[in-house]
Amino acid sequence: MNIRKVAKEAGVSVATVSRTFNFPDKVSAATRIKVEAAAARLKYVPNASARNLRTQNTKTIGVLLPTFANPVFTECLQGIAETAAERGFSIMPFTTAYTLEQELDSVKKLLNFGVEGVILVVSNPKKSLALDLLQATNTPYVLAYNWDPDHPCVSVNNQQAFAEVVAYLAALGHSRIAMVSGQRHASDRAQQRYEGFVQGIEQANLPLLPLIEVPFIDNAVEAITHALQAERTATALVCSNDLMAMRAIRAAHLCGYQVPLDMSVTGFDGIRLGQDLTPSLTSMAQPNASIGRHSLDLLIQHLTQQTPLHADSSILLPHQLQPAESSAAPSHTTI
Amino acid sequence: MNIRKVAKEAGVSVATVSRTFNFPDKVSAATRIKVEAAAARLKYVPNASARNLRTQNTKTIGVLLPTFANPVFTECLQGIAETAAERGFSIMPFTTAYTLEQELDSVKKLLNFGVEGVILVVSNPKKSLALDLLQATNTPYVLAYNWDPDHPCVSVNNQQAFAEVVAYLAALGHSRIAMVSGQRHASDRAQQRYEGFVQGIEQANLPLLPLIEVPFIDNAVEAITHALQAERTATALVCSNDLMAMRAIRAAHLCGYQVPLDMSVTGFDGIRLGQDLTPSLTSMAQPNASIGRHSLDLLIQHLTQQTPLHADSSILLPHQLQPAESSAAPSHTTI
DNA sequence: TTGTACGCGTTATCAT
DNA sequence: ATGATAACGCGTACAA
Repeated sequence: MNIRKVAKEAGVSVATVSRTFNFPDKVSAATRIKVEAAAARLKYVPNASARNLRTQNTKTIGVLLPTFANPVFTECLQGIAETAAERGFSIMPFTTAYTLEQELDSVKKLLNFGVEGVILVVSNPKKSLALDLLQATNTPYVLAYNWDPDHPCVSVNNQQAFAEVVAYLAALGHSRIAMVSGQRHASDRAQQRYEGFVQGIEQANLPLLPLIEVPFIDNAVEAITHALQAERTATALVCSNDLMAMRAIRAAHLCGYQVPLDMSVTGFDGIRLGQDLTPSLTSMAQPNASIGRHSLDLLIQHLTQQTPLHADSSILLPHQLQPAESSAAPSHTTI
Repeated sequence: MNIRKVAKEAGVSVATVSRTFNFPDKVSAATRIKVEAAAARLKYVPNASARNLRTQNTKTIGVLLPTFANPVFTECLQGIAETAAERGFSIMPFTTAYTLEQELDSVKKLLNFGVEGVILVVSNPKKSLALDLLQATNTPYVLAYNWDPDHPCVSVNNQQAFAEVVAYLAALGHSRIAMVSGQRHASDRAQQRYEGFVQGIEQANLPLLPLIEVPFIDNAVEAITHALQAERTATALVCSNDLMAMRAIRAAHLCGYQVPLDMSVTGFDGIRLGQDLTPSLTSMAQPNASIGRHSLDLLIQHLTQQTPLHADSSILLPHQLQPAESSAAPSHTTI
């Protein structure tokens, strides 16, 4: 089924059919009805490949996410998907499992496909082959969650946000606060959050407890449990993200602590699910869907209005602490 | 940048360039090197639209999911994405927010794009305009999670699985078991699970408590709390999915029940996150990633080997009960 | 082993 | 308002 058959069926030229679909007001009402009827009869669907070839644009945006297993990224993806739908764009997502190799592979596929732009979350903007390729081929892109002076980014101020988490706990009366994090060098965000932790501790004039670093998320519970047995004086665990916080709560329970009575636990990301936990999760919320929306907006604005897309296009979105049941003032017995 | 320029740069014909990319072994080593060098110099990327137009296939599969907000579907999506990557396919996902309108819209976009097949989760296969369109246009598709005698499906036996959840609780000693569900008529799965509930109750010879139906997931906690205040004798809540179970646990706590001491709670879906909850979630696990993999396998097999794709291609995957901390024998005091 | 030439389905230009 | 026709970039007979 193609435009020619529809033209024949409707008794008009292909040009008219094309116009009926793309500029309905450039065709008389009578013929429009004729054409639409014919198209419906023949179940005609315009061929996007042909259109793309002709117009040289695909109305498609590539999306590169570390994983679908962390709600942070799917909430962001939802924001992207909704905005894309509103704007008439399609998205083509890939996951990278945090590996540089898959980052590069996926970008190659996206380029080959002819996406008009890419939204990506990389582990480290400083050494991303994917970003190099994007720049070499002059493909518009926006980094989400990352923050780097050399690239257009949409993110929150991770360092400041994390410092605020510490300040919040300090204000509650906690003095022995330990941070739980994935591999600190695995991503720029992990590093930024750790720096925020140190900053928060210093500003509150508290002792800097050793970082509880969890190499593999799968044995996070065990790892944290072990760490807690070594460090028996902490009254609060600030975690680098919400998924980690859930595991920290679990580890705390396994060590015989009640949350938040004996141990306060905080997360970072503000995933929707955190509010349905019992105890509900205190978290530093990022506007995940918004990060997705703004990333796509930036890209589309650049595509449609030729606005520049440089490092100074970057958007810093507000973070917001969501106090909830998993944190409270320390009980006196543990001091 | 196109194939002609590369041909000129390499001093060969376009056909040779095309061959070097598609059938490297059909070209002499010397010319291959020449061509590859030229392509690299010019940063040539083959144009997928042109290729698709010419070959009439896009190596792309459409995916239609209700939402990204439920890990069930993103776990499935992950399975699809991984399999697709292995098989050299790309995916183009849309979410439908459980509305028939968006189902249809998205399918139209996918067809227009020229996907070779579609994997979808619909609310009700019996009255899905999206399915009608797919059939009318002769587009291969597989339903995931749905189960219907008229379509190729990949799912579990929802009814039997749910009956087994009831049997498990009955064996633990529970006699007053209430079901918590979203709108029963919103999806075939909700209906099937409710039937499983009734079946399980009958087989265990227990009283059938009124269904706790939660119209809107957003006030699920309140709704369940109210219901629990009306029904004070239940000792177990079997929920239609894991997200609902998390909220049921919360509601139980708000009513002063300890889980599982005073109230056992079970979910359905087996989302990965359930294991990190405290208490960890007893759930009837579906092999979500597997459902994705098998759906895509079915589709690709049909595409590449012309195997038929009918209702009797359907695959029923095994479900598995995952007992965990949220369920236990009822305490005697509440009997 | 390599090259020539046609057509995939569409949009855009130019006539009418 | 409508029609004829030339591209868009590629793959693939077929010819050499």
